[in-house]
Amino acid sequence: MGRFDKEGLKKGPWTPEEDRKLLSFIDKHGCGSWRALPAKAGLQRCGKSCRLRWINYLRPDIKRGKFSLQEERTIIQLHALLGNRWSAIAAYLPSRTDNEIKNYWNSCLKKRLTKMGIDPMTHKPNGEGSSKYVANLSHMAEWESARLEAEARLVRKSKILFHNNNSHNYNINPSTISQQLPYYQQLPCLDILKAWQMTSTKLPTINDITHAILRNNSKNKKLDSSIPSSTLNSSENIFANNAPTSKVGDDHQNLHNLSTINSCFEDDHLQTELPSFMQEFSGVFPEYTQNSTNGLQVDNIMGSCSGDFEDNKLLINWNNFPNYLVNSPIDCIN
DNA sequence: AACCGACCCAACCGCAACGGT
DNA sequence: GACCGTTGCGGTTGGGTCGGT
Repeated sequence: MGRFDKEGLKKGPWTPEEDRKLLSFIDKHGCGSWRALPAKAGLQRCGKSCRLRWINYLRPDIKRGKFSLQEERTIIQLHALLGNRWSAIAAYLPSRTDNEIKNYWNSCLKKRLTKMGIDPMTHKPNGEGSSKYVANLSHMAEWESARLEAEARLVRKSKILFHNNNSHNYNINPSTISQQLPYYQQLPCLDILKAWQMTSTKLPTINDITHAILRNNSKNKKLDSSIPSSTLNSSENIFANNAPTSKVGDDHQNLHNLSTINSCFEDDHLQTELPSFMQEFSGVFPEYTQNSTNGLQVDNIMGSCSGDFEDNKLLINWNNFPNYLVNSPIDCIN
């Protein structure tokens, strides 16, 4: 049973016994080097095959089974923005693998969009008969794409600035930042990026960066170059307590995400600047909804962002922001 | 029951990216 | 900067399943 390659390594479907061996080994020793793993685990497989089996099938945090309507919408929206970047899309759906999303797209969603008269690759309408809502999508996708690019640039710039200023201090020299950048991109948000680089492979979300920017801006510009563990812990606690709380009650979009930052913000300057900062995050987003007669349809939704100070707490309302933006990681491209 | 085509999805393959030397 | 080993990613394949005839 089973195929073998020229080096005698097994190929093809995994047996329950092989799964058990791999699971038991990773449980005891972790992943480590995939190349060395098969021999140590007593498997006649190549490391690549073991890695794939673990990532796409055996990992305990994988959610299996039917995709929910919310997941479908998220995939379609993200595909419009990111294209076939399955791993990036999978990052927004933490319990689904890129392979699973890719398969679901190719076998189901792509066909559904085609049936609706939408080109699944460009997300543009194919013919005259397409809904007027769909006609707006490409424009919105471009807009969103530009937004994501801009956010990625922010992260890149921050990283560069961090490296330039590394081991000195976190003062930002405005002349090193393009004057073309919008207000929020000119703000320093370096400590959180450094914290992420040092402690986690998880990418920061818009929300995380918002917190970082506001926190840094509220400080007296000069920050210690090395982040003490107490600061890191504090950051982690702030974020842990402030994941946006979705109040979605059913499948219809009525997102109202609230972030509370439990820090002291008595900085008058920050309070003055806050409205324009919030404005930068507001805009129009494509939103897919399920229509019982016509299947999926695309609507424009207006997401707006507002902030209030209350008892030294900053409350950020992500009004009508789609989850995929509020909770989305931002690509850190070198 | 047998055949066939469509569909689904786990797994493979090749290439790109990354990190260490 | 070049090289090399390893890992990650996206496209593709192949085999099992299902439904229609």
